[in-house]
Amino acid sequence: MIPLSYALLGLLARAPRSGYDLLQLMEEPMGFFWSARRSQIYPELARLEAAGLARHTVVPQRDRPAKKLYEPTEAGLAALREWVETPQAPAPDRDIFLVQVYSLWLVAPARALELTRACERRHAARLERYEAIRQRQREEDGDPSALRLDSPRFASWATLQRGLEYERGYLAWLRWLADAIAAQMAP
Amino acid sequence: MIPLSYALLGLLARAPRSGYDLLQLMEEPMGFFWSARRSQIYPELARLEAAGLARHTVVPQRDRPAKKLYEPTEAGLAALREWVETPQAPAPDRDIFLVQVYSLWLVAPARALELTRACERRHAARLERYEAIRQRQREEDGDPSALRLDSPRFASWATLQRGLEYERGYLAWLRWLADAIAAQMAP
DNA sequence: ATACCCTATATCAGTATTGATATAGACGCC
DNA sequence: GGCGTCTATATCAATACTGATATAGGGTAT
Repeated sequence: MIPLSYALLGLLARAPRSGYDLLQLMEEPMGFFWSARRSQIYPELARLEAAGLARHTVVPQRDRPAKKLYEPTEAGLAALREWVETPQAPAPDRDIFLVQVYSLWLVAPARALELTRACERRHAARLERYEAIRQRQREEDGDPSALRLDSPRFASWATLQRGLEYERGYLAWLRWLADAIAAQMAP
Repeated sequence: MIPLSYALLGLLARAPRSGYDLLQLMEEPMGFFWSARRSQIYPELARLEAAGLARHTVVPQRDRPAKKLYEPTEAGLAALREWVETPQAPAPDRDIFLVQVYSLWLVAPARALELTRACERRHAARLERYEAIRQRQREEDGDPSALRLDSPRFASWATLQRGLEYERGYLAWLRWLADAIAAQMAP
């Protein structure tokens, strides 16, 4: 089992889902810290089923094609629980913008500034998205600090919180970088 | 060319290196935002060379085996410069601890707290490492804000700065999470 | 009707990446 | 001489992952 297996089981543990559902959830909110494509998700569901960790039932629908609703088996829930409480080796950090920044000394300051601003826009957009989710979550759950530890809502809130702080920190750094570049261009 | 190609070129653009050197640099500092194993680095160097972006010379050494010193060609430097000033699609975010947190509601609070503390120790260790590097960098370069934009030292400083803030932010969130868990255990 | 979009599942070829293993020179230790 | 360790390069099989493509049911618009 790979991390993706447990990401999917983690979604299924909250509610039964189809592959197509999971695909959407891989965009948001799971995609904020783990992601996969169609071509990985469908085979992975088959793998989970073959391993006895998930099962599915075909659900016909009136206005759309039938879907396969997946849910974790008892064994699947147990495997998830066990994996979650075992410290995992972190996935390697990969930040392509930092690879660029590492060689930023090679390009003209004006270009470097543009690049930084472009990155800033991307992260600002992401932060807005997170804040919209937080808004929605607040409306649904009320005071988040009242959430019970054994509720999925608490877990969702905790990961969202990290997403928010990540983007805020990234933005602050990007602004610092932009300032540092701009400061050397003007005088 | 893949991101790794430009990560390696970015290192070679600063100083000629052997595959073995690059391997160490992939631990620190490049590994903080991009990484690769031996088995990917050596073939990748061959690929860069085949593409005319790098070349090597064999350098015999007195007290150790001979090494192949690589350096970027003119074409390699140009390719790097061009890639750096082109906005890149971000690599998917992957944080295995957040995958765990997403299903943290399934495990006993005491276990959840342990897990969080373990993660905290890892990130605290990382932060210390970064701060040691900053210390060293300060001793070598003096006031970092005086660094010229077109100097590799500036680029190194900028990426290190991001690493420091990332770890500080992560630690703050971990402490917040630990407190939230602990608060529900005591009363 | 037929063209287009959304839901839904699936497969394939190719590439990126990992983990294990092999080889070898040079050093120091016992 | 034999052993372990560090430097140094290389390859292999297996797996993870991407991007493209296929199929098909049902809706709506033209």
